[in-house]
Amino acid sequence: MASLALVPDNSVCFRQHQYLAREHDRPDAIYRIEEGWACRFHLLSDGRRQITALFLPGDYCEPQWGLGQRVTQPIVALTRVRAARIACLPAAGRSCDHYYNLWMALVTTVERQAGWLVSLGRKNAQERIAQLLCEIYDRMHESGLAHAQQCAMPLTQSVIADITGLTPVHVNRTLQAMRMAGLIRLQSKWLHIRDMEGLRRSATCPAPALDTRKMLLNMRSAPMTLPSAVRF
Amino acid sequence: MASLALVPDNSVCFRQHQYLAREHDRPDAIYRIEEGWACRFHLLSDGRRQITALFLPGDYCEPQWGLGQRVTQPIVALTRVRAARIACLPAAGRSCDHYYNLWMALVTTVERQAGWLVSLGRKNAQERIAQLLCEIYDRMHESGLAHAQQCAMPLTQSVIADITGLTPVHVNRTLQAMRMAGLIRLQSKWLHIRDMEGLRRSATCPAPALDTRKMLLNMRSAPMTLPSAVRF
DNA sequence: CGGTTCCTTGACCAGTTTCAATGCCCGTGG
DNA sequence: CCACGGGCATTGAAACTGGTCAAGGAACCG
Repeated sequence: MASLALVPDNSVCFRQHQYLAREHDRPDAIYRIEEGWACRFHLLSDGRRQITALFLPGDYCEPQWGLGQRVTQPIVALTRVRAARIACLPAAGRSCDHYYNLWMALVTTVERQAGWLVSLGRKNAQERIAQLLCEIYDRMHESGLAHAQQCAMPLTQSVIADITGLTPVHVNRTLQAMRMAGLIRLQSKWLHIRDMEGLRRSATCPAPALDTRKMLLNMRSAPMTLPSAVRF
Repeated sequence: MASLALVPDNSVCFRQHQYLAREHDRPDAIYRIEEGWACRFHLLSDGRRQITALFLPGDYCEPQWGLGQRVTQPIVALTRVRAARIACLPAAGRSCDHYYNLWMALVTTVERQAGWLVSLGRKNAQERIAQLLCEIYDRMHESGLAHAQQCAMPLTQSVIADITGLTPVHVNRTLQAMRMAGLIRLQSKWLHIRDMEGLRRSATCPAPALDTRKMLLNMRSAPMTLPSAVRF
């Protein structure tokens, strides 16, 4: 993803809980995360929080700033973070690769978000968490930060809850169930996927309905419209 | 949004339920919707469907194709659709404005999706639907297609359900409650917002907790981390 | 060590889903 | 012109997933 590396202008560090950007800021640089994890989030007035993006080592945060956008959702460090600053020049002075990289990063963001939308809208607790763990593992793997089905996983159960739209308590119970099922081992900020097959399977579909009748009748609007859609 | 109009190469029509693009396609053009509504969606193997984007008149569908991306989620017409085709040229032959427009459209997509993530992850049925109706009204208004708190609303309750991650049945009940509360009038594909203030209020926050104690104690991870985050 | 923060567990509650059935609206065809 | 059929809206009852509240214990850090 970060194959054609942008030129880092210099590098900065953030403590856990420190903001990389606040709402309405107009950043003069984007970051490439070198180490540590960060997230973008939204806070409702009564304290409910939803995390809308996760930034792992190698990720650009945030490509849209590159062409002068304002920050619409704050970014905060989930761990200690080291990041390369990549200045946003007015227009000239940047290679085509530079803009192409920004474009691709933005496209990746859109697709990742679309996946999260499916998760939040249509998946149950176990599917959401399985999906998240798979995504994290895959992204860490891409960056060479995962080996032998294992990688760092510094997210707290509260943070997992704010990503998956669940409650910390329910995340806890669901993780226990997944451990019991032999899918994962997750302790002291370290993730070990014991059954990759099973985890990926539970990430996209729930426990296959024991009752086949139920599954067949479960076809709501979408499947029913498909036939007519094929006609023309 | 579509201020600097791209040059349409020609124009096409789609029937309701017809696909504008299918997964894995590599489109040679993007569309600007001229008339009608469409959506991007994902289908789980058991028939659950989640809509991940809504395309209204004036919208680009989909900017990411502009630089040669493959289609990752299918696009289908929710009504009859007329759209302008805008060819994706290999690289040259396009103005700066062209690419700038694509960029801005993509940024808009990211922000809209982030809003939906908050909705799906942290809002209840009434808030989600209120939010959706507000967004639709605002977007229609921007395009000059809404007047006097009213606009077209061709979505069926099933489609609303697939956007908001709810059940058609529950969408129905929630809409009734909103009608009873005097917030909206919604019938025969036409939306009339009777209480814009109230609708916007219920879009971001639920009925303000009668019990203040509960609200104050309800501050989970995010609010609690704020203080420490401010330190450095 | 001492104080947080985080994880864990139990009991109870509630919003939402599921299942099922009825009626409405509208385009089509006899 | 009216009967038929299909999609859509509506309603009720029962079931369930996940949320809320509360409290104890483990882990971490200065």
